[in-house]
Order: sequence, then structure tokens, then C-alpha cells
Amino acid sequence: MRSRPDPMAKIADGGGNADENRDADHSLRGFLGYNIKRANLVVQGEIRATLEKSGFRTASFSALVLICDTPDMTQTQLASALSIERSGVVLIVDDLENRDLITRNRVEGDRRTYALRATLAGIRMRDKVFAQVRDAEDRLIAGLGEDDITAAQRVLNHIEKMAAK
Amino acid sequence: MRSRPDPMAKIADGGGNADENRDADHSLRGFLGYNIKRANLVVQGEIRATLEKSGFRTASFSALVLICDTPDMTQTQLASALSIERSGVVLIVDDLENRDLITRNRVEGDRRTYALRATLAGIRMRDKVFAQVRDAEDRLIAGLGEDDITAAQRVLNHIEKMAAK
DNA sequence: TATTGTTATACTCTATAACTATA
DNA sequence: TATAGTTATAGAGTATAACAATA
Repeated sequence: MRSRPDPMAKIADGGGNADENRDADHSLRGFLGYNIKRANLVVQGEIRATLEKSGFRTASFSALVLICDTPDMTQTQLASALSIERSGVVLIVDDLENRDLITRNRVEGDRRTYALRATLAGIRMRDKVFAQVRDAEDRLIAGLGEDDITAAQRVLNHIEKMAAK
Repeated sequence: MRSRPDPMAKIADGGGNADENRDADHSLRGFLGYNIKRANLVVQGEIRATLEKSGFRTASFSALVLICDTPDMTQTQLASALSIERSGVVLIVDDLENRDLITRNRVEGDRRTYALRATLAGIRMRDKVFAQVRDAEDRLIAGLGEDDITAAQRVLNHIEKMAAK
């Protein structure tokens, strides 16, 4: 039997933390896409944990916010704003309607569409959860300079505008 | 306490233009998580399009890079570095091995594990595709200042470090 | 013919758990 | 008893396609 030096040995810690692999990924760290992906996983995880306390997934809370901001929007418009397909919107709107956060309203002049409106409870819910998400994000960026944040927003928005060019 | 501008402050101004949904998401724009998610979709889409020309998905190319950088790593170590489960690594390693980009090598002293090594073809492939991904990213960030990029990296890495705290 | 909402289905990605062979 | 790799399965999440009602 040989003894085993095992320099790369890594104890399986249920957390799957990147700490022990700190420089195993130094090549990938050079890619902006890699850093965005890792940060995105953390942010979405925090937001998901915040939202699920009120029974939302990311898409359904985004939908509620959009409907609050744009009363009488249709499901097709909502699909476009969420960048998902119309078929996916049905389940989200079903859920929001079942919880009495929004209503589907018939439109005179075009009986194919629904005008989506938030209820009073929906608006109150939006305000409450909106603040919770904001607090969760503030914890993540605490300690960073204001100018770094705005620079990051600039970079992210620039990248988004470069889609499909 | 709040260091960021209130997104609700810029409701305002219809203006009656052709694109009705242009600022339909102005509330969500106030969330860093929303901007990261949208930018991430664009970046990952560009990277995916670049990689698939060489038959890679994001995870399989990341795996090839990691194996090139850390010869003789095991599948469990690779799983940890990729932040996925060991079961998912099997399919990725199967694919890379079938394409003769890496080899699974038996380890004397512990016959449970494989030592993963890139082949010469794997290293060449890594170099070629690495440059292609870098070019794709450079197109996305063209026009941005160097200091904005580094600030964005700082923000992203800070967020990642704040995971689960 | 085209569009809205809907339903059914498929596909991708990943996690969970059980199994084997080794330790 | 514990670990590495494997396999089978299931669950999100989303896309595709077909359909009825309406335009």
C-alpha cells in the first residue's frame, strides 16, 4: 500500500463553497461572463430566499411589479416584458389571480384579451416585498462605493444593449 | 440608510413614442439583481453561441479549462470547482473523454478515483476556444472604459463573497 | 388569415438517492 | 463506516406546437 500525499485533497463540506478552490479557477476568472454568472447565482439565490417567504418566485414577483406599474396590460405584453413565452405567463397570472393579488378583466372592443390589474392587496404586497428585496440587495453591496455601483450598472446595461449585434 | 436612488422616483413621462414597453420595467431596473440577470442572459447567450461551434456547452468547456490548469484532478474536485454535483460531472467527463480531449487515468494507491488529464488535442482545443470566447466578450464590452470594467469586476466579486452571510 | 389565451408536450439543466467498488 | 464514481429518477424552468375563440 502506498501512502497518499494527496495535495489536492479536498474535504467534502456540504456547502460546496468556493473557498477551498480559491485559485483552481484562475483562468476562468479572466472571463467577465464567469464572474457575472457566479455573482448572478448569489444574487438570485438571495432574492429567491427573500421572495419565497411571501410565496413568490422571481418571475411571479416581477410580473406583479409590472402589472402594478402598467395597469390594464395584456398577458402578451407581460410575456414580452418578462422575456418569456405567452404560455408561461398563463401559470404566473393564474397564481397571482388565485391569491387575489391581481384580476383578469374583460376588455370591451376585443374579447380575446384580458386587462390585468393589481388589487389593493396586490399593491400592498408589492410594496412590502419590494422593500424586502431592496434590503436583501443592500446587504449584498454593503461596503462598496457608490461610484463602483454606478460603474457596474453602466457595464451591465451596456452589455445588455449589445445583445444580438 | 438607503444609498441607492429610489427607482420609483423616475416614474413620469409617457411621451407617446412607438415603443410602448421601452420603460415598462423601470421599477425592476432599480434592482441590481434584475440588471445582473438581464446582462447575464446576454453574456451567456453569446458565450453559448461561441462554444457550440466547437461542440461545447458552458459547463463542459469550463471543465476542460479546469482540467488543463490542474492536471490529475479528480471528478469530485471538478464537481466542487464547477459548483455542481458529482453525478453531473460524469456526463461532462464522458463527453470530453469520448472526444479525446481528456483521459481518465487510474491512480495507484486509490483505485476508486480517476486522475483527469487533458490530451494534446484538448490543450490545443482549449487555447483555440479560449481565444474565441475572449473575442466574443471583447465585442460585448467594446466602448467601455477600463476603469468601469475593473469597478464592475470589483462589485461582482464582492457580491459573490457575500454569499450565505 | 392573424392574434390572444390556453393546453399538452418536450427538452435542458441540475439535484437526489441508491448502487458498486474500493478504502 | 466512509468515499469515488456511476446510474436512475425527478423536479424546475422554459420552449414549441396545436387548439378554440375572436378579430
